Amino acid sequence: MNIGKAAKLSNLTVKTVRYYADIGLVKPLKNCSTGYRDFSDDDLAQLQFVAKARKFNFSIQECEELLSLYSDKNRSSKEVKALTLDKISEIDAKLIELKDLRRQLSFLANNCKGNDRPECPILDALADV
Amino acid sequence: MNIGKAAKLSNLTVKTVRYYADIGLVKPLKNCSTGYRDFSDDDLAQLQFVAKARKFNFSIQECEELLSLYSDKNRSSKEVKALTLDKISEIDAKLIELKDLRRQLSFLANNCKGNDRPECPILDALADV
DNA sequence: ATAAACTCTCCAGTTAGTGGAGTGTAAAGG
DNA sequence: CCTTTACACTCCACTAACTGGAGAGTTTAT
Repeated sequence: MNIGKAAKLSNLTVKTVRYYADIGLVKPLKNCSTGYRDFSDDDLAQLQFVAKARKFNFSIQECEELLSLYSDKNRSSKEVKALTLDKISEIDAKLIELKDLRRQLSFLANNCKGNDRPECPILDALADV
Repeated sequence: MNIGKAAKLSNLTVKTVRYYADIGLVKPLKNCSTGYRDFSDDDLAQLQFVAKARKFNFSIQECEELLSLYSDKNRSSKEVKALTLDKISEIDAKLIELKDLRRQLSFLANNCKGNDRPECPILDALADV
């Protein structure tokens, strides 16, 4: 199938699919005469896999690893689980950071009157070394 | 003062300070003969302000806005508060997204035995359109 | 035959820096 | 005074993961 159809069926943009092909994440055949990429059903499955993995916050590189595990019939599920647990840890770290940030910003915002006067504890806090 | 001292006192790297000068976030004087940047105390204060605002997740562009509010003695605190509340909303959205992601990944990881066998519900989920 | 829709490649831009090459300047030690 | 070391400079390339657009060729529908 052409790139447009592959993109539609994987919920990716044509640009993104082309990008994935450029970096070798999928390897569609190319029609020599027209230069059009030709995506097989397997290529499509890979695109769909990657689209889903990206939604789960896996990086492109991690998507490659997952893809190769996916196609490796001798894989052990613990490898996949390890990647997933790492990702969860990453998310946990980010959550902690963001929660702390939110707490601090809320504190500042709560102390700021938010009126037409110039006095502002938020700016004061930013200026305070 | 030279860039090295300014960097140290603002907890930024020399590279970063140079970058901030390049994009006009600070405007140190330049020694014509040597080409060395010369940071005043005010320049340093700006760097410290930006360093702190960046830690609070404000983008460079938002830092510029905050800086201009900071130096505007006719500002109204509600402008600053609005920026801060926007930032908090942004963080909230991100928190929701990450929490949901974490929930889904945990669910998958919990269902994966993580042994030497190839069967893996995580990969199954990624492959499932 | 022509117009619309689709595809291609190539280049540039996005964020907020970071790394390195090659070169010039300043301060300290001998 | 000379040399080493530390610091400074510019310029270019690179990061992640695309996105936008130009200019050109192809396919499909009217």
